[in-house]
Amino acid sequence: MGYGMQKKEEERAPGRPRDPETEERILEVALRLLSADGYSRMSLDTVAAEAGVSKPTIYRRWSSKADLATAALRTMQVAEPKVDTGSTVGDLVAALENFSRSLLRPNGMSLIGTVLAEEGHTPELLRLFRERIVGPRRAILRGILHRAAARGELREDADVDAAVQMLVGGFYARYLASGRIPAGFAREMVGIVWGGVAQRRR
Amino acid sequence: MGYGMQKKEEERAPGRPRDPETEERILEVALRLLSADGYSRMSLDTVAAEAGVSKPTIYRRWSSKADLATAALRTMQVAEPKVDTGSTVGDLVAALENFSRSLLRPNGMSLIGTVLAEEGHTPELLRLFRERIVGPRRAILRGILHRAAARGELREDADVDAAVQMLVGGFYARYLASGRIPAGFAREMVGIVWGGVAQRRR
DNA sequence: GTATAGATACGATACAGTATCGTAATTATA
DNA sequence: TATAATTACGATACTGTATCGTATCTATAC
Repeated sequence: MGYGMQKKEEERAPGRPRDPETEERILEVALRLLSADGYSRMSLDTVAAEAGVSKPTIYRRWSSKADLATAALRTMQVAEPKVDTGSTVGDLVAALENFSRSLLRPNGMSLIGTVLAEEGHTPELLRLFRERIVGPRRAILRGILHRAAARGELREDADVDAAVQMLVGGFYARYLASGRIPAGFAREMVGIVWGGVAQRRR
Repeated sequence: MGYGMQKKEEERAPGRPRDPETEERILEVALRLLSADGYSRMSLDTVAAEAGVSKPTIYRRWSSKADLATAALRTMQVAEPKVDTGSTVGDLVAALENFSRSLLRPNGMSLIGTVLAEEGHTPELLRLFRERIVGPRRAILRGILHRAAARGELREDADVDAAVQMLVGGFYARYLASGRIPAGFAREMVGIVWGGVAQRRR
């Protein structure tokens, strides 16, 4: 990829410089279409048209459709803010409600569906999704629970990973079951999980 | 669909009768390819070739690709056996381990991914998946917990739905996070949830 | 004989990726 | 300063392939 020829400031290559906004725009459109239409239905013709560029412009930067989709996913990052409510339960609920809002955005679940469906054909997509989205979200919840553990709030045998996966996974399952996530669902889940992992008062 | 013209035994339609095994074979292949390749990549050419039929044979039975995919999904049912281990925790663990085995089969998660990814284009697929697979699995777990409630084992304020969704969803999240579901994961999850919903001994 | 099943071939369309042209934007050179 | 060289760009056309759905023919079951 031509962009790999990294140039020092004082050694500008001759010729017309690339417009960085073009690349950003292409990636943004690609990510949106990937989320909305899935990998197979995302077409380079449509990406180009919506980004206001020509296909050769895209191919000058990315060698293939998979390359572009991969790059688009790589731009994703978890946008959910850190929480600090003063209590572990409060933090868990707040973090999960942030997460819930992301899931309920248009195409929130369909991108997950897409990366799972493409696992056999374009595994890089799932790998990147894990790295950019799944991992950071898990880390937020794990952080909350580890701080609770450090404060002595958790049972010694509490399985933090299982707790985290259930809190996150509860949303997936709820959505799969009905397409909706009712208000208060996060609080209900946290209530149960907290009852299962918290150190009991003696 | 021509098959809807239900005939009485003594009123055979003229012409060559259809081979019922042909239909079964087509549906079986379609379901397999839908699971393995996703909706877009499942092609009628390949379905026909692997079922050993011609495409018009398929189109005589189903009006479109979506119709066939929908019909294939409709053939699915939950194959997991009922469990009765003598204890609620044991039942939950056993049921979840059955479920885990289904998920870990080849393409276990990719079909979920496919129906989610296709939600915007072929929503019938997700609807049927909910009806045929998600609902029955949920019912198994809910049944176990309702029986426990009837025996007075659950707290009065226990949210059975949240518990069920977390138990099922924990697998999805675990898979999404790493592509594996470790042995004993079901038992860990049940331990936490049970700790959160069980009536405490006094 | 009749109507349907099944097989092969086909038309239409979409799409990933490539080629070409004229113009734009920059640096290098005379 | 003007020109040459180079790369980027949009527009357009093209190639080869894949796929859905249909047309046309022969074969089959009753």
